[in-house]
Amino acid sequence: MPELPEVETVKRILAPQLCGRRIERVNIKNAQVIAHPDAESFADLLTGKTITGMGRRGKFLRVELADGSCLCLHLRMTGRLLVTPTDFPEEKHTHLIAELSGGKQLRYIDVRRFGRFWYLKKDETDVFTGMSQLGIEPDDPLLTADYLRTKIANKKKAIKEMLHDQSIVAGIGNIYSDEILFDAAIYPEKKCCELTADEWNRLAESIPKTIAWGIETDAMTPEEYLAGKGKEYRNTPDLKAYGSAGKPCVRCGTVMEKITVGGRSSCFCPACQRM
DNA sequence: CTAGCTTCCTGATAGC
DNA sequence: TGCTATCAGGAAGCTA
Repeated sequence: MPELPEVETVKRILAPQLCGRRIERVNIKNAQVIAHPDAESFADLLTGKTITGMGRRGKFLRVELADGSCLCLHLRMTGRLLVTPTDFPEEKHTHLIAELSGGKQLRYIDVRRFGRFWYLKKDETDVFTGMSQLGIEPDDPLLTADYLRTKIANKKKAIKEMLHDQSIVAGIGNIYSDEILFDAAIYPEKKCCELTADEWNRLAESIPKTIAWGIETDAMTPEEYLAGKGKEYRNTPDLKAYGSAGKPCVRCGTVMEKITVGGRSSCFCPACQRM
C-alpha cells in the first residue's frame, strides 16, 4: 500500500537510473494496466522517447520525456516499478517491460492489478488521471489550520476519512492517516465539525511532520529496493499506530485499540486520542 | 450534495 | 490436510 512517502522513495531511487535512457521497446503483457490511450498506441508513443526526469504528485509518479510528453502512473495497492538488468529473473505478475538503452529494463509488477499507466502528450489536458483534482502537497506552506478548517470544518464525516480525500491534501492513505492522528492526538472517528481550534493546529503540524518522517525512515539503497525491501512498502515496526492494535502505546503504555472508520481499519490509543 | 455500498484483484491468514 | 471465509485498502462507480 504505497502512500506518498513510499512513492517518493521509488522516485528518488529510480530517477538517477532512468534519466538519460532511451525507451527502445515496450512489451505490454497485460493491457489492463494501461488506462490511456489504448495499449497499442501507448507502446508506439513511448518507443524512441528519452527519459529526462521523474516527478511525483500525491501518490502519482511522472516519468518526463524529452519531447515534453509524460508517462504517468499510480501504484495503487500493490504496484511495483523496478529498473533491472535485462537478465534479471522475471517475477510473477509482471505486466509491462520497457527495454531501455544501456541494457536495462523498466518493469511493472502488480499482484492485484489495481495500478494504472497513462501517457500524456505535451500540453494534453489531463482529464484522465485525476491528478488535476489533487489538493495541496503535505509540505506546501499553504497547509495551515485555516486551510484545513476552510476545506473541511463543516463536514460531518470522520476526520480520518477526510484525510483520505486526495482533493484536500494529496498523498495520505490508511497507514499515514493513523500515524498523523496518533501524532496529533485526535480520535480517528471524531467528526470534522467537532474538532477544536487546538486540534486543527495540531493536525496542520502533524501532517507535514509525519509525512517527512515517513520519507526519511523509508529511505533505502537501490540495491535493497531491487532485492525487495520495498516490497511490503513499510516496516511496520517503525510505525507507532498503524497495525499496533493490542500493543502498548509508545507514549503512555495504554493498550492500542482497533476500530473501523469508513470501512478502513484504524488503530489508535484510547488514552492519547480521546473522543 | 453526501453517505454508503460495490467493484476491481490476489495472497495471507483464520477457522472448521 | 484441505476447504471456505475473511481481510487487506486506493479510487472510481453506483444508488438512494
